Amino acid sequence: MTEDMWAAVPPGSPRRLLTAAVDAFAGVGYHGTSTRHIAAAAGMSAGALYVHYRTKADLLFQIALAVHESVLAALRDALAAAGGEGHAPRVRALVYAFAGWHARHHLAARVIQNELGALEPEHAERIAGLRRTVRALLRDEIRAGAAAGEFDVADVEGTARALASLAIDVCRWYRPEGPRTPEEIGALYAHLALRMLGTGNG
Amino acid sequence: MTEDMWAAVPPGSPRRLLTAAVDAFAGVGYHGTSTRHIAAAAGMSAGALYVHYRTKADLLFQIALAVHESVLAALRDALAAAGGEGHAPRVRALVYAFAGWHARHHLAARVIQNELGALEPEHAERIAGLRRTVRALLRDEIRAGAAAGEFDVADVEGTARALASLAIDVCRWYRPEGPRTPEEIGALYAHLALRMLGTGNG
DNA sequence: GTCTATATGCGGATAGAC
DNA sequence: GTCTATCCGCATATAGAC
Repeated sequence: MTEDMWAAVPPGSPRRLLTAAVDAFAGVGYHGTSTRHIAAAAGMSAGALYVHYRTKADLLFQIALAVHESVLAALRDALAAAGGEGHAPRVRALVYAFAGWHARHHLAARVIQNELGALEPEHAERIAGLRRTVRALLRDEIRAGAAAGEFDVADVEGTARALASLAIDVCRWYRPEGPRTPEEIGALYAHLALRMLGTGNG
Repeated sequence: MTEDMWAAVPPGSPRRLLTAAVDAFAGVGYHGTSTRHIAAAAGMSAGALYVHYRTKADLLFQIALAVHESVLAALRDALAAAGGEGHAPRVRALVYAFAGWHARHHLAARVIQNELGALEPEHAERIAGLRRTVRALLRDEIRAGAAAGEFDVADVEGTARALASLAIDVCRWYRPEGPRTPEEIGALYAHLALRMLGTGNG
């Protein structure tokens, strides 16, 4: 199901540079990372980087694009698999996929959560659109379940924000060597989410 | 109740530099901020900064200290006010205070959440201790309520982590011009927290 | 496509006058 | 305590050889 997040990036130097940049940005931030470091981690000289990416900012943008498309695909796959089984199972699938994705791809997720402000204005606008789409997916499911009387939610916007926030923040504290797998985290968070929505059977 | 977070910082230049640094770090990150910019925002030349702070890293450390002591004080005040009314009201008070604090002080909170990695090792250890104390406060309350049968929690550690994560992340999306006050966010999050704990009366 | 070398500017931090 | 001037290193990005 989850095909490689970097499938659209040409293998070889472009991809090695991109993944090296993800590691570096996740560790010390965009401004804390030098192009020299990225190039060295990808096994080449500083100058060679600019054959594949116009600027350091372009590198960040390419990461942001790939990452947001990956998370959108994961959410849509989850909804498609859930089908029309009712609102609770659909939200459960959404939160399970969303939280699990942020654990599995915690480094890439951390980059785009922490370094959005470093995007250049035109790049930022493109990314902001993708993010609105993600938030709308969650909010619309909650609104539909509340309208159907399946959820007990007084503040749909605020609760949707809280659910997204909770799942996204997984990428900031998750450690691969920790006690829980991404699937276990997804299951726990889906459970908590349904309780937050007042289904009573979370 | 919430006395000024910077009460321990001498007024005048030291405090102006500190608050200017908070604004700058929150906006473009620690590595994205120059000492020249901080000094200018505080109304002085670049060199004058070093009369009050040894290094840029020291500035970040002083911010981290003040901020963590402020949040600890807020949590302890909340617990003291809640008294022994039962576990649910105590957790409610804790989450209300924690989430509200992260809205009210979202800029300072963002700095210490995003830039912890920029602390120097010895500074980081000191701050890590304060953070453990905060997490323990929350976790112990949840554990006590679960042990008393007042909460229905299968995974105490994971749920405590989720609660803290949810409240902390407020500082990343909160905007003063948004539709909710810090108090409203605190109330919503306390409500959601009790539902997550399975009290049934959240 | 990769290398070495370099242009150019900005960063943190210090020195010394007032 | 603040200023101006400066040291020195590192960063992004480019040029030109291979």
